[in-house]
Amino acid sequence: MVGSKVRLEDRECPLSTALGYVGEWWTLLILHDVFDGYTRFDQFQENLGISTSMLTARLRALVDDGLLEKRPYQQRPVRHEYVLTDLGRSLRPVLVALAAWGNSRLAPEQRSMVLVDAGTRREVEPVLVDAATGRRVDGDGFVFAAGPAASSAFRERYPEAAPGPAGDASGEGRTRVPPRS
Amino acid sequence: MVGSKVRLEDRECPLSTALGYVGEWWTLLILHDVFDGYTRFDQFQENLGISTSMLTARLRALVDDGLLEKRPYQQRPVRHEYVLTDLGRSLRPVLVALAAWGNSRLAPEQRSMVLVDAGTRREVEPVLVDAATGRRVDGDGFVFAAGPAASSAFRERYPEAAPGPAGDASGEGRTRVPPRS
DNA sequence: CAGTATCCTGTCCGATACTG
DNA sequence: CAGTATCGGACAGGATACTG
Repeated sequence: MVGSKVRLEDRECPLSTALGYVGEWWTLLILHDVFDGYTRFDQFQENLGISTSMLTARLRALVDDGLLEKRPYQQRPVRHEYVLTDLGRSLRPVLVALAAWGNSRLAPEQRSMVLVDAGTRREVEPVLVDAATGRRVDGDGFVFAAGPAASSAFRERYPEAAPGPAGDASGEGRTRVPPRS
Repeated sequence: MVGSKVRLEDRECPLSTALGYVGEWWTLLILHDVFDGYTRFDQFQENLGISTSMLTARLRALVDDGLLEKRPYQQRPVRHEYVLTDLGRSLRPVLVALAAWGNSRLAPEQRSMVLVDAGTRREVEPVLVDAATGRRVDGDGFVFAAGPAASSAFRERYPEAAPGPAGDASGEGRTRVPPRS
């Protein structure tokens, strides 16, 4: 993300917000390792081939952002392990969606990793659906719409969302501005 | 990744593969604009506040990668529009998942954009489920497993995926629980 | 083992200027 | 309007060396 933490603006594009957390190249890869049960510095390093300085920086960012928790698992010398917070865990769908797309780009024989049912060990095909109705949201039956904090420009373009509690009529300024450094 | 396109190795982590396409900061933001119906250079520029050189570079990469198609919509002077390819469209779940997570990080009043049912205009909560069974895949009932191309190191760590028959590639119409939109 | 510190390269990215 | 070309800054990221 261009500069670094620019998050928490008044109004923000959710995509920018998300990218502020996981926009860096290594971040999702590290997170994936953690989801797989790895917890330690050298494990990440070996699995990913990332340099020590970068790994240090990324882990720190992850911890600062509240996605990972760093805690000592032994004293003298003090050693830490990195574990997911609830917030970090909530990123799993993103990881899975991205991995699924990546796999779709690879020939089946090239797939090094697939998502399986832990019980049956059968490969699954993850799809996004509306939690309320179960309908797939990839078609054109679903669109993005202006939310409560949409700028007026945004609002012009998009129809309003549902029966708004409509705290609208607020100011403006652009949403969807990329983070400045 | 690091150096840019390093894609198409023999074995590849699907996440790396995906990030090779959409790992750059601006890429997903541009794609989102396209999903919203924008097609032209200046529209992207205005919406995103991206510099011309970067926009040019990103659009070119997107076109080279086959996510966007560039086609002239007028001659003299020749002007182009950028439209999604099928491949580009297939990224929608990733975008939606990421946006949903971003929104979850924002107070409801800060949300500038939400996903709604195009018909009812009611906001939806997208969740990832197994296409075959409809079960949510965010819990621990689903894990990543070694695929056909897993390295030996990877294979040591992960149990294999479903037993060979996996003829799943063949016809066998999977009953998609969720109806098409 | 788990980092920290330093140096260096590549490139992401914006700003500006120019073109058909 | 839709870019191309060039410049320069900031930082991602690797390599190496060092520490407790």
